[in-house]
Amino acid sequence: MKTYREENYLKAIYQLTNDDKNKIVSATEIANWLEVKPPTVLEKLAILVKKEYITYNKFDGAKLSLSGKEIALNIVRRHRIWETYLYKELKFSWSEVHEIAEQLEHVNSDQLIDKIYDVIGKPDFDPHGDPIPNKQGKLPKSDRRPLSKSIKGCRCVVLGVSEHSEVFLNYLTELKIGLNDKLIVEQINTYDDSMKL
Amino acid sequence: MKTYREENYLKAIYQLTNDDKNKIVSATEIANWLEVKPPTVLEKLAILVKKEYITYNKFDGAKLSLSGKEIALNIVRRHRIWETYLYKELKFSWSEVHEIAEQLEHVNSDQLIDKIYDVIGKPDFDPHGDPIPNKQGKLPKSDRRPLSKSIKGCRCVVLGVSEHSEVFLNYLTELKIGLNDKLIVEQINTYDDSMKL
DNA sequence: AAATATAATTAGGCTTACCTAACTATTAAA
DNA sequence: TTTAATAGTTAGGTAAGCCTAATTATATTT
Repeated sequence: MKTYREENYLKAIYQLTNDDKNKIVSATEIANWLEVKPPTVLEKLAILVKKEYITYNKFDGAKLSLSGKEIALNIVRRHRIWETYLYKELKFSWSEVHEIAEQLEHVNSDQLIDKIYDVIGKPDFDPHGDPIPNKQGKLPKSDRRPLSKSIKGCRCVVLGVSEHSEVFLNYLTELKIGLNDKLIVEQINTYDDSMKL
Repeated sequence: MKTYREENYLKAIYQLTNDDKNKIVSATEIANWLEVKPPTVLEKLAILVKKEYITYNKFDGAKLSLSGKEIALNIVRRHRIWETYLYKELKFSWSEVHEIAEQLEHVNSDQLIDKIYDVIGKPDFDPHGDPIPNKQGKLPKSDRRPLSKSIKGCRCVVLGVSEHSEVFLNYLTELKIGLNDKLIVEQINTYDDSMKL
């Protein structure tokens, strides 16, 4: 029985881990992320531990087990497939898709996901540039590096964004920065690390 | 706060009423329909009464108020729009759409419903031939009559089915009876009222 | 190291949505 | 019309998910 909540807790742990094996995901951090209080999280973590979806202790935080990661990646997969579908097929804007996908990802029908994945042409990345895990929970490879690590004169291509808030995405649209756009780092301001692109 | 459950109870009452003003929808009937026990239903009915979505007493059963009916029809609207979308755009079969639509109908995004309603061409009827209520909760007119009321020699067109189970729909497919097909009632067996079409 | 701040945990409470068992009212049958 | 069957209701219980308040651990300052 993977419930809607359980899926969300596992997804939260996955997202907060952020691919860093050593990242400690604390109960408080999860609580802030899901906008609930720490005791609520602790309670749920105990259940997830019992079901062997995670391990948890106060020093190492919460870590996904193999089966837990599988569930989390499946939700991430659904989320990103829906985002892509909404963006490409239903013409939603880059900044609108997240919230709707947040609901659609919990609709339980592999057939439906297969179908829409097919329609969008089985891509490896979603409209934010994030990788779409395959059914087995494997992520496609990519060589994304954060723009903040680039040096002056660097020519690069926008592969994705790591901040998904509407404000930020609208800001990018205003700046006319979109996916797959080419950028040149013209100048880096040493004062606040802002860049001229 | 219309929760997912509340929506389902209101929809159940709507469906069991079946357009018949005098139909008495008892708690037990709702319980069977939703596969829960009568006390569970009673409890919820009390809440729905307090919220003025329904009236209820043991003799008249549950009846939707105007606002209750509005909510119920909105869910029905979503359900039928999704069914049509799944059938026409995603090429699901007539018998598969119901179960998936049952989940999708609770996704809360008017924008999304508007979009897919647009894509399917704003039809008045779903693939089962059932009418799609408009945003204001008005049902489009149609002159459907049950086939069982037809007489010998009657030439008719399949506008819809009143039984939605997969077994029945698959049976129809096997008989090569589909929506908008023309039928002629050739013979009516007086023994069991079965027909040769 | 003591004092303070922050994080983790425990205890106990609330609401929703379900249940069973027991009781009462209504309806149908003998 | 009394009896039996069925429907409606009440009482009381459980589990999930949330909460606040209080307590205990750990970290950070001074």
